[in-house]
Amino acid sequence: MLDLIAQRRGTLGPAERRVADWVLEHPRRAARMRLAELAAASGSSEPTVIRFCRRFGLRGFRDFAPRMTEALSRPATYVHHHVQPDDAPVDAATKVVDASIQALFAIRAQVASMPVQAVVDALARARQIVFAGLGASGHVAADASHKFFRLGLPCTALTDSPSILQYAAIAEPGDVFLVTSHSGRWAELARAAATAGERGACTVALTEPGTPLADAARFLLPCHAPEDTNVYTPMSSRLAQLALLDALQVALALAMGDAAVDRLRRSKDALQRG
Amino acid sequence: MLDLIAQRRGTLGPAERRVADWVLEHPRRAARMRLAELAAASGSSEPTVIRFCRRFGLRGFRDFAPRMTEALSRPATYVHHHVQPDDAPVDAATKVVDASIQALFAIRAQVASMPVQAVVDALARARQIVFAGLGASGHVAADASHKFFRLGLPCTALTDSPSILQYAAIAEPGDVFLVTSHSGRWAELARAAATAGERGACTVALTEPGTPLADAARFLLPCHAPEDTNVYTPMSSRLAQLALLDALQVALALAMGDAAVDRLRRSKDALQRG
DNA sequence: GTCCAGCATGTAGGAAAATTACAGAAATAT
DNA sequence: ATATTTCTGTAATTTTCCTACATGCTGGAC
Repeated sequence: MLDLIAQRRGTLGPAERRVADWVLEHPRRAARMRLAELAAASGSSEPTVIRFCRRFGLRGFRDFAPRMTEALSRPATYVHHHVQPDDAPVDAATKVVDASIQALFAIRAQVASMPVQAVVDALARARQIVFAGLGASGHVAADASHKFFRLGLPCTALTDSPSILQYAAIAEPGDVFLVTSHSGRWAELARAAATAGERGACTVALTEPGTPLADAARFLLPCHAPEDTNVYTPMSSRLAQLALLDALQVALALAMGDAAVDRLRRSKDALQRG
Repeated sequence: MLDLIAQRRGTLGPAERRVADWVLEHPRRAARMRLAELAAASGSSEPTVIRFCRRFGLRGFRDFAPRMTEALSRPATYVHHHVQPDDAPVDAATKVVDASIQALFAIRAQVASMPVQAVVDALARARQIVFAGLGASGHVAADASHKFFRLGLPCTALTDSPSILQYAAIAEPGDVFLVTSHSGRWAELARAAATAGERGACTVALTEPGTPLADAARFLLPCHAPEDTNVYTPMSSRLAQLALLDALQVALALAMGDAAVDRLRRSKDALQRG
């Protein structure tokens, strides 16, 4: 959380930046403060603080305090080790796994402030669920489709731009359109989400907060994972997305009750025979 | 905090005791609830809940949620929490992520004793790399192929039995055949690995130790992840497999030297333009 | 140089949640 | 049996947060 604030500090306007600076300098105090207090202390106004919170994927200032206390009480033991060119294969491998663990910790800390309940409700009522993603995120989408399908829900995975845009154009109310992206910067994904949303579908973005895609979707599951810049593929963030979708599926299964659990058990038993 | 509540539970009156019991039974949900919600859920009233909080040295209900989240995010609570039917969606989601973190910890501990060096050597010299997997592991294979492909190596992913068996029959020395499976019990996968091995290919299994597939392959990357038996899909183990393949790719990139790193950078830059 | 569009910021009013005041019920002691 | 103390719930009060709208600023077009 604090990392994220520090990182995105530069993209903020002057007033919001004052808030960011104050929070970064007095994180523990900020966690215990009221909205009006923080606004006064940082020399800005209440709506500015709220907008500041929203920019980081929070629903409002109500989620700020819990989120901060969680971030502050998180064990800081797992410091990120960058992979060095002269690392032995085993050491490099260990560091990569460490980075993944780190990413999951980050996700864990954020889960509490995500609109999980709202998304689960939408999924439970969905006429169909459409997962979309390009490149590596396409694999995430395919995996998710394969996973939610076992709950007995109509699922599809779309992994190329034409299909995604075509679907968005024919989306209907009752559909849930879940778009996955590491960077959130592909224009066509944001456009597809916007279109589907206008047509009445429930759009969910699984991506970095503050990006076009994140803004275009109705619900945002923020997925910010600190990547090792020496590694040129978004690995840990993809892992975080998968873990989050796993979590979503389990939450959905619980919400759907016995019928869903029964379907899962049956689909598992079907494999056991093989 | 929770210990304190449990300890002082006996000294409370009936109504406040109902609150204490409810909080002890659903600590994570309690941390996220409103005053009115907690009062209703515990079968008491709002002032009773406030008095309950004051009894533990808190100024009021406003301090309750932060205290709880702090208590719950302590390292001790990371250890094993099974998902329960009456968990709130957010709590279930957190538990699933916890399970994934645990799986990665388990993998991390095992990495040191894996034949990473040997596998990396084989991959670096490979004429082509073939990833194979069925069902959920098929997605892992596809993802791996997509990832190693960026190193400039000839890669394929096979995700159905006929293709896998056909490939095994025409495998050649210089090929690396990497088979992924959660259970390791699909007979055709073990057979394919054996066949490919006989034909001189280097076979690598990414699966549970002690299974037919593990025995049939030349190298074994053990991937045993403790699954929550209440969850009927192998989620954390699949995550562990992905993390391990990520690690392998990075290790391989390092072993291949500047050329590989350059290819990764180029493939990343190609996306940036989009 | 002037005007307009778009964005960032702040003001004020309204909604929601937590807290307090008070009164009734239960339990115990006299 | 009654009085007193303790406990509990209803209703009003206050605090806190959020939203709608107005204002001022920056940057680009004509």
